[in-house]
Amino acid sequence: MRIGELARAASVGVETVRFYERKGFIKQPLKPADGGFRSYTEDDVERIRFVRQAQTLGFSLKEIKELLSLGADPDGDCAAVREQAEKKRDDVDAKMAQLMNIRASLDRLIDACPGKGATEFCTILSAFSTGEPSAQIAKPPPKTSPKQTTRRCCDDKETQS
Amino acid sequence: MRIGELARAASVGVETVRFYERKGFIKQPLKPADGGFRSYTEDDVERIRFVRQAQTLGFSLKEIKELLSLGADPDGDCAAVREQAEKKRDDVDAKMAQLMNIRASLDRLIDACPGKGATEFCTILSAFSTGEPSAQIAKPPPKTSPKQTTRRCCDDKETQS
DNA sequence: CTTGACTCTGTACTATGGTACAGGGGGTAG
DNA sequence: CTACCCCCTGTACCATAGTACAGAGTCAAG
Repeated sequence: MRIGELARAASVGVETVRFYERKGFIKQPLKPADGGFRSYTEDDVERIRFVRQAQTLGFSLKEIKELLSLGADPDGDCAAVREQAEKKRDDVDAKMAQLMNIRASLDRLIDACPGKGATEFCTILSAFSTGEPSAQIAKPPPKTSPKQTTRRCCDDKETQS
Repeated sequence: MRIGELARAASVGVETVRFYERKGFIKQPLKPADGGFRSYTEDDVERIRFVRQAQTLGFSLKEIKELLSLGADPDGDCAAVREQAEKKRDDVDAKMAQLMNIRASLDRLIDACPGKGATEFCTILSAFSTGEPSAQIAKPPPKTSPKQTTRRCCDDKETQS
């Protein structure tokens, strides 16, 4: 199948397929020596579906790559996959806790607001200026490597089974 | 006060102050005609604190800019600010609902997983490949303007009171 | 009078997940 | 034969929120 069909089959754009190729999620088929177009397989459709499916569950492309390499590893153990899922569940829990915090602060602010009058006396705006404690700012990940040049996201074309 | 002091007072980096200047959150003081350094005021500290505080509540810089211009508008009404806060609360609720969805799916997956054995038979991985329904992918905002070139984020140096 | 700390200006880069487009080539239908 | 659609390659761009750095200037202390 050609790239356009693949894209339609996986419900993504052609550009997205190429992007996944660059990132190493699917491997780019060779161009036939006699000219013409690259030919993709049903496997590529599956792989793209895998990626999209995992994305809906909150996995980043980087994490998805890890899952894929676990699946491709002949010695890979299901337990490792499960661990990833559990970690992701914990991430989700953490995010929810943070949102709950934010929600509570917003609620307090909304309740205290008279809801009318000049912004000069707006309790919400003044809460922002006085820097009163509300939610804690959450810089998502501590960015484990704070001075490591030449190291990028999911290094393009790395883990290809 | 000079930029370094301002940055310390507001607990941000100097580069961040300059970034906020570029984005129009604070206005860059003129350089004294007799040479030397720009001089910032307590007001600038407040403004930066305002920004950081609003960020902790989930407001984006774009939204914070709106809040600031509401505050700067002599005819601005507190009700408008409150509306923004309510909208944000609803956003937070929506995000939480989505996360709850994801959490539930992850939980189902984790429960069904035997937790051992080859990845070949991993129920989690196969759930990804078969594209079974789990959570819906959420492209955050519908991106209101899908063909509007030369229109950027919060247009630098726009709303300055 | 030199050193060190700070400032200024401009530009480029980070991560994330794509999207867009220019300028070619390939293949088929009228 | 020429349209027209699709493919290929490479590069640049989108939003978001900064961070980093080069190369110059400024200022105060020793």
